[in-house]
Amino acid sequence: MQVCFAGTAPLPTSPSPDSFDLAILAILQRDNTTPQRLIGEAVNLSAPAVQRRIKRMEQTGVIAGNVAVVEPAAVGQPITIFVEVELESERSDLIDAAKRQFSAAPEVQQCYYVTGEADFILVITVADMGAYEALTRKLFFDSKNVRKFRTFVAMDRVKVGLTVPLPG
Amino acid sequence: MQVCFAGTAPLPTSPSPDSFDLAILAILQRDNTTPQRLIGEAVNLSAPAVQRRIKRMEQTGVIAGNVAVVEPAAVGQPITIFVEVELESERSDLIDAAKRQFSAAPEVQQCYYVTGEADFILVITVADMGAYEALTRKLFFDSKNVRKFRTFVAMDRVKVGLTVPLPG
DNA sequence: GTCCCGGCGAAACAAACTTGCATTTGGAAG
DNA sequence: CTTCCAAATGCAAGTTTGTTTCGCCGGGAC
Repeated sequence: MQVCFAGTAPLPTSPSPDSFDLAILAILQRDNTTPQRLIGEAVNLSAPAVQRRIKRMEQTGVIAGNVAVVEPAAVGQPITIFVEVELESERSDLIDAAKRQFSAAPEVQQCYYVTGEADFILVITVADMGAYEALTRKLFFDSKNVRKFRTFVAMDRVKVGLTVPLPG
Repeated sequence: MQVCFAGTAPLPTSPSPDSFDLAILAILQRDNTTPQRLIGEAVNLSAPAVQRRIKRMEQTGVIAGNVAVVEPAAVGQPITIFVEVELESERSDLIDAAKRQFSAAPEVQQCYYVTGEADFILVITVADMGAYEALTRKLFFDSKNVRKFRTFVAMDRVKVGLTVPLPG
């Protein structure tokens, strides 16, 4: 049954997803291989309408990408490490340089510039501690601007994902 | 032209992806909407062969899932926060209870049990600091087992993803 | 009241995915 | 050394899925 009649729920002109978009996102960020027909049934919309909304959200950047999640341990990268990095200087050009250097390393899965007792937090994936040691040499010891860093080795990846909580 | 002849690269019996699998994964974890025909051209395999390998990696868990990446700021969750949590007791049953409680919260995007000066590291997504304050009350202050926690607010999501570095 | 605009649903179209089969190869057994 | 078996490939057909086009309806502006 179709609760929403034509025209009663206009698509957002440019940004701000409505409740239909959010319902679609909730499904897609769990499994983006779900057929649009099933999505339509779940949210009470036709398949083309779902398609249009998805395409729009991809173009406007609400959907940043569609990716396969790879299990690191299955491809020889079983170790996940968190690093808090504290810089010597917080000059903006040095901050930007650090951002670029951290981002360029493929082992750096995630990099955030943060407030608080550290300047950066990195999430790193490596094959073994030797690889991590080599990486610290490259990223931290060879950089004159790193004052200190603290390492946390993950023993259990309790919950991993990029899922965003959605209202509704 | 087909460089690799039939049988010259036997599929691994159960685990350990070969170089073909890794090449496919490298593409899929960047964009899993890539047509299998294009993947085949890129890795010198036919489309059905690509399909079989993908299916197998999904069944064996090498590919943990296929998801759409949602931009948090576009859905009203612009704030990303890191929290280091230190527990009072490290009794295993209390550790497990903490894992369950943290995982159950939708705002907790990622949760890792770690070594070092903290016990857990959480990645949290919220709409505003008020929501974070309420969450800290629920997760930390109401829990008798949380000794202390340190908060880092992300000013810049420099690099975000679940991409695993792949040899080759 | 009339016109214009935007979105929706149904159907036709195109593309991709999936499946079965014959072929070839590498390795093990005789 | 020869033979057999298991496994993976490529090709081709069938099926599902995603995409586009069309006509219709409701709402806002004049």
